[in-house]
Amino acid sequence: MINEKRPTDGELEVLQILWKNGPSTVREINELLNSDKDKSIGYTTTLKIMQIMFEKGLLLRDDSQRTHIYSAAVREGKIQSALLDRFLNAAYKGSASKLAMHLLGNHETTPDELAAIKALIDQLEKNKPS
Amino acid sequence: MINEKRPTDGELEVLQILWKNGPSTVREINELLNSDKDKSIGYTTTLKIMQIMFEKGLLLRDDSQRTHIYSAAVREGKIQSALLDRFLNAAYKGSASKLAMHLLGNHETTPDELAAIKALIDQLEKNKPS
DNA sequence: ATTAAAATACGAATCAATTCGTACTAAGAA
DNA sequence: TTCTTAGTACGAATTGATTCGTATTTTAAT
Repeated sequence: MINEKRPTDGELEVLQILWKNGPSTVREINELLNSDKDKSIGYTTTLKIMQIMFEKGLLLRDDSQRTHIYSAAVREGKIQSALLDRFLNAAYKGSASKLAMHLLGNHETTPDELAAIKALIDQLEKNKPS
Repeated sequence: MINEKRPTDGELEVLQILWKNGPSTVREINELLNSDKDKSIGYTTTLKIMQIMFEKGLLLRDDSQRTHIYSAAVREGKIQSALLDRFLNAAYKGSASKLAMHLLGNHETTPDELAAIKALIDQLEKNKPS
């Protein structure tokens, strides 16, 4: 049974909010989605998306009250890794180092973050000597 | 003039082949697409996709002969960076270091690649002292 | 008890990407 | 020349995601 749980971009936005804020109602999610930028998403649109996500197993739902409470059914890091894996293959044909080069080259990264990455590399080099 | 040139996954597959092999005919692309795995894509499907890509400005076309020759109109690194930027925001909310951690942690990377990345980090640290 | 507000469920419209059938055209083989 | 093959163009079906209108239900306020 292969875990086929790849959220679409729209679904990912819902997940991001749930990961950040914890269990929420449809209305809360909808308001946060609309507070961002100039977007305007109808309430029933958000509702439908979350219902579908529930059916797909991406969300959990507490429907013991009239107002249902949704929460993420998938771990943030797990989804991110799955999406990254896919992206790496689609856009970089699997070349992690090339992706890393673009990533570090094109984006602002704090000294702390750079140090942490370097530490991880040291770790990897230690654990896997050629 | 915002460069709105984001290929879909299917379009990206065509671009990957063109970036690797250089200018090609629709039939060549179609055969390579089908040689991969178990996929089976009709010739006219590939043709249509490439025609649309041409209209979008993703491909160039030499139609001086009966059999048209297509080539990539966009640079590989440029598209990759654009896609990466989008992916970083959608999946990691802009946290490049978190992405880097997953990338290095989850994927095989050769010692050479690790060394290259570390060198780049040293470079960045040098150019931008806190 | 009535009404108004807020929620869910559901079906359908829309939109973009993908897929492919069919018509048409050009080139080369017989 | 005629026929077959390989190509392009084009329109339409399909699919999946998104969007939203409307019906129904529940709750609480008057």
